[in-house]
Amino acid sequence: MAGMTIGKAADAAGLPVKTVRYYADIGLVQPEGRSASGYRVYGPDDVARLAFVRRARAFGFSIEECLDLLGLYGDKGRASADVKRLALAHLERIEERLREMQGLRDELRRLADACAGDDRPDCPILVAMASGEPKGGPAR
Amino acid sequence: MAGMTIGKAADAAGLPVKTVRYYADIGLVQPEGRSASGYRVYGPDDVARLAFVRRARAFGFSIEECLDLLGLYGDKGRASADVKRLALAHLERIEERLREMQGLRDELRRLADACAGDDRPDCPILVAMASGEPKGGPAR
DNA sequence: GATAAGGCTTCCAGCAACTGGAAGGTCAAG
DNA sequence: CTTGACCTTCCAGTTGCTGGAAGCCTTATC
Repeated sequence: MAGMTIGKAADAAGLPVKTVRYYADIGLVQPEGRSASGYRVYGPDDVARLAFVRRARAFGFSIEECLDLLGLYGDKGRASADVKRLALAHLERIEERLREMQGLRDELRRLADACAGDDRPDCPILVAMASGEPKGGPAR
Repeated sequence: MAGMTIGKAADAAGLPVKTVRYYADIGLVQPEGRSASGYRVYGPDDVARLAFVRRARAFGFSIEECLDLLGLYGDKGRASADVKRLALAHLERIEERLREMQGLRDELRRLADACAGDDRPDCPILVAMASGEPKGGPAR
C-alpha cells in the first residue's frame, strides 16, 4: 500500500486537495514523487506529515513554525526542550492576543449595555467611536 | 481653516498616510475634493470620519462594518437599535473566537506542562500533533 | 532664478494561508 | 469510445494594509 494520488492523501490527512497542493508548492510537505503522467505520489509518511501539519495548524502554529515542528517531528534525536520552546512562544502570543480581545470584549459589552437599542439616535457606541480609544489594544 | 492635504489629515486622524489613501481608494472615506494639482483635500469632517474609522477598527470592526457604522454616524435620524445590532453581532464573533482560543490555550498549556523540556526526544506536544485533535476548534 | 528637500501622485508587488476557477491532460468504468 | 472523475498548471481574489519606484508639486534656501 505505497503511493496514492493527491485526492486520497488529502482525504487520509483530513485536508482539502488545494491545501495539500499548496503545501507541496511552498515546500512544507513534498510528495514522495511523481507518477509517469505527472501526478503527485504520496506515501504513508507523507500523509502522516500532512495530518501532523493539519493538527499543528489547528493549534494555531504558523506555517513557518510548522516547518520547524516537522523538522523536530522527523528528528528522532531531537530534544524536547526545542519543542517546548516553540510551544511556549506560541502560547505567549495566544495569551497576549487573548488579553487584547478580552479588553475589547469587555468594553464593547459595556457600550452595548449602555445603548438603549431603540429608535432614538443617541448611542454611546457611536460616541465612543467618535471620541474614545478602546483600552484593549489593537484588534486582530 | 478648511482643506488640508493628506499628510495633515492623516496626522490629525492618527492614521498612516498610506491607510488614508487606501480608505479613499476603496471609497470608505473620500476627501472633500482635489486641489488644482491633483492633491486630495480633506476637511474637518473628513478627519473626524477617519478618526471614527480608526477607533472602530481598533474595536475590531471590519471595513464593511465600518462602512455601515459610518452611515449611521452620519445619519442624524438613525435608530440606536441599528448600531446596537452591529455591535452585538461583532461581540458574538469576538466571544466565539475567545472561546476557541481559550480552549487552544488550555490544551497547549497542558501539553507544554507535560513536556519535560530537556534533551530527551520524548515529547507529549509532538505526540498530540501526531495523533490528537485540539478541542478548541480552528485557530485564527 | 536655480536647486534641494519634502510631500504629493499613481501603479505594482507582497504579506498569510489559502481558495476558486479556467483550460487541459489522464484514467477507470461501462 | 465516451463519460465522468480525477489530476495538472497557472492566474486571480480574499483582508487590510504596507513598501517601493517613478515622477509631479511646493516650499525654503541661496
